[in-house]
Amino acid sequence: MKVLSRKFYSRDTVCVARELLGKILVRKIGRQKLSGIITETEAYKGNNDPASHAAKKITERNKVMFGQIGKTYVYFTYGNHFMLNAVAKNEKNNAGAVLIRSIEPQNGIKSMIKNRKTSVISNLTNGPGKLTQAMNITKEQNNIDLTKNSLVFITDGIKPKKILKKPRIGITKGTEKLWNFSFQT
DNA sequence: TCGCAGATTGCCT
DNA sequence: GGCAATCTGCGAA
Repeated sequence: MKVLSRKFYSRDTVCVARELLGKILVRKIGRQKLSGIITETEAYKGNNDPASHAAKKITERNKVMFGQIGKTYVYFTYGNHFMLNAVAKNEKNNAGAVLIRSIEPQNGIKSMIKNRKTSVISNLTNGPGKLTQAMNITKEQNNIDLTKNSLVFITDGIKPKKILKKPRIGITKGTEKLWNFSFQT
């Protein structure tokens, strides 16, 4: 399986969000590998996107979104949840990232069940806070390179058939943009 | 089945 | 001091 190159992420954020559907998210923990097919994503830009963390100025938390393309952006919210993003943008944007909202578990399901403390497969990784918990992704995995075979990376996967466009979830601004992408496996 | 509120931390104003 | 790119459980119907 081929690891996606930096070139893949060096395009328009919305375009990358759509193309990440069907790709495989891999998390290495020691000798173990956890993986899943990406089934839902959301695009967050910098300029002109009020819903994005990077809408205003650069800060200690969001600086990764302004940084190198193809890195992870992991942040903490609501007091108990981590969110996993991939930094993606073209030369026109100063910042941008794709939120991974949902995956379908492939390898290491036993470990995911252990991490999530539930045995319902369909409830393991069907939400941004859930999948980080299932894959044991925390702040420690912030700003690491997704284009190398390291702790977290994304490889080529399957081709989604029908892609659904929806408004983004959980935000109060910028809801008119249909930048949520998903598909059924 | 649906809707709502509590959890709980860190960031920004 | 207020609120956030969420999840879960509980109570009502």
